[in-house]
Amino acid sequence: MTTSIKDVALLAGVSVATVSRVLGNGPVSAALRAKVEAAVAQSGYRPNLSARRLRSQASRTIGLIVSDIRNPFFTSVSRAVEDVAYRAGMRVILCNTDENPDKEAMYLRLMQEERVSGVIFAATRATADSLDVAGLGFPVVMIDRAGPAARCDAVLLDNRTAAAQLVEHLLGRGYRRIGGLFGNTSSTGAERHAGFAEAMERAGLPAAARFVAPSAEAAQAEAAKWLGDAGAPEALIASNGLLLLGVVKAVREAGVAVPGRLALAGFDNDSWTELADPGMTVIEQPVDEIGRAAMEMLLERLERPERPLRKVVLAGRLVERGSSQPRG
Amino acid sequence: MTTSIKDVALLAGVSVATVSRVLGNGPVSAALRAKVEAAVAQSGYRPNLSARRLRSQASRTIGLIVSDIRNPFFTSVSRAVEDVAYRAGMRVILCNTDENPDKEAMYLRLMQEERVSGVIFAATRATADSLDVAGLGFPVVMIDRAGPAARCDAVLLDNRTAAAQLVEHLLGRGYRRIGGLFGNTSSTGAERHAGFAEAMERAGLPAAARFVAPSAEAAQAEAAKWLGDAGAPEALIASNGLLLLGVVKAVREAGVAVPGRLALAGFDNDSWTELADPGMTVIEQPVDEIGRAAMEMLLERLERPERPLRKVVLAGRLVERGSSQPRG
DNA sequence: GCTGGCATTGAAAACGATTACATTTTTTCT
DNA sequence: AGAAAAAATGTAATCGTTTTCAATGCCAGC
Repeated sequence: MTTSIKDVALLAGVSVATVSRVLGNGPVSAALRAKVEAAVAQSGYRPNLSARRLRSQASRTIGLIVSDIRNPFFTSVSRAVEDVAYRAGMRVILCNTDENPDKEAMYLRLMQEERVSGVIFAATRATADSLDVAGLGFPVVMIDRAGPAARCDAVLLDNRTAAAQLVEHLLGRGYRRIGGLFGNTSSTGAERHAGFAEAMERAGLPAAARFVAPSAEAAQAEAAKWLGDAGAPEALIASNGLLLLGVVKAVREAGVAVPGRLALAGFDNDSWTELADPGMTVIEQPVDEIGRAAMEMLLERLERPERPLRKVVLAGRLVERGSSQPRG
Repeated sequence: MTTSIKDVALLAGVSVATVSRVLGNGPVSAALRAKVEAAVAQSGYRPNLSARRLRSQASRTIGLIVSDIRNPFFTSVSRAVEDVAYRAGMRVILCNTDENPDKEAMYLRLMQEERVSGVIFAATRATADSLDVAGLGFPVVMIDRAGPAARCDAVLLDNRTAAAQLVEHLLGRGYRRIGGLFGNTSSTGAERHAGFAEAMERAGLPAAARFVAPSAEAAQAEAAKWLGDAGAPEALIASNGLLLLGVVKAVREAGVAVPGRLALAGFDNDSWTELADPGMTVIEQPVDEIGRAAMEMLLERLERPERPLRKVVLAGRLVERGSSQPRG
């Protein structure tokens, strides 16, 4: 039996209402306040958050639903989200969906049952397209991936432009037969593919694209196959950090020279990209900024539910490294 | 206003008790059960977890307190913990302490207020030594770092042996002037240092050790300084993945040849260690196993609070790569 | 010495669920 | 068919808070 507010009241010789007021900075005389504080200290009392939430109808909790916390992009984002959230006195429930729509549905249901104030969500395409945001009962801020067209706030990278930027970078370095490897579960993969395809078309070149499950393993397998094919590309773009990692592993395995026989470029300036020779050319995403902006956006939405929807689009930054050195 | 169990009862024409029983698989006739289920579906009712927890006095929630979720070791462990937890119908609250004892205290307080069933905790040395586990009100399983001597369950790596194994590996490869860089906040750093020092002493060699804050940045700065010193070591051991990352960055920066002028070895088989030339020799920790074992241990403890304390000590696996090639 | 106003305080009603207990209905047995 | 046992259902208490509302005490003003 843990001690409750009633025990504290008894110990201090006051009513529970007074104890509650002391805890919540209500109007209480100095004398009683001191007695209550002594009783709290002596009894080691800890308020019960479930009871508090039930009574006050405010969870002061938000949900953060991402596809894989092992992806450095999401860990960084979630750290930023948490920092802002905790500063605002909110807790964060972190959930992994493994890009699985069933798990997404399950976690959304959980969020409803927790009566969270809001959710920050990196959804799969399947869920993003069909999600009934209005029926959820809490505001949603989409990150990394677009939500149902204009139905909720979002913080996104300018994926098309960034992908096109990579293509143009490679073209400028003399590469022509450029392939792209994209995740097949997210709108992000689709958008990056679109930017890639557009840029290739502008250059009058055919765009060879392949889609895989967004994991290093899948990317490694696909890249290995691709490298063995006739007419394998001279340069490869991977649409996120995990895919790039898989590609690099496949390349190493096959003993392919980078950039000699195959140039590489991708997304996410993960720490290894600088270290794996000859260094990976990548689009760096402003991860802290994404997390911070998403959380701030959610807080603003909670404060003023009727404000118009907003979409924050952030630019990526091209980090040039050895993997895309001029074709020799 | 969200719909409550009372609304469902009204809609279905039964008492709230019956609705509750339908939800909890209590004894209810098929006819009423159908009516209730229809009402639940129609109203979109979602049970309120706060109310449920308050009444049933069971949170079905555990806390996972780690020092830094950006450390791949902890992300992998937390994934494993979550998998086991969710399979057992428990939720996980994940907390980052940044190795800061104040934050640790704050989160432990939060865990009490959430009335969690138990906590899995990677504590700093300061907290581990002074923690009053009994007064917390819930069982604690320590991971990665030892808790107050024999006061709680723990899942640990055999740090001394692993560190000694690295030393002996380097000795076998012909290196003599071996330095060690260790984290200064955790007992893990201390234990790995102990294993390092013992092994060096057995070999009759002086052990040069330095301690830094457990971040890549701190390690990089310290390593840069060290490499500039007179009598810099021929080989360096870093006591975790982040420190090793910092060391490698410093080495690159300084243009030091690995292993030619400096051999490297460390802990944690993070994905980049395979990719950064010439590949890093590391002790691989069984991360999934650590998380799984910790969560299972906690579940068992919850089931039988009086069972004797247990300490699971897991062995690391030496992964030999180019960074410790025989001295030429 | 009242009266009105103000600041404290306490009693009691929520919040939304579960569950012990009482009551009703159904089944089973003679 | 009737009684006893078993099963289903409802009533109301309860979990630990916050908050409304009423009551109390104190002081100033007359």
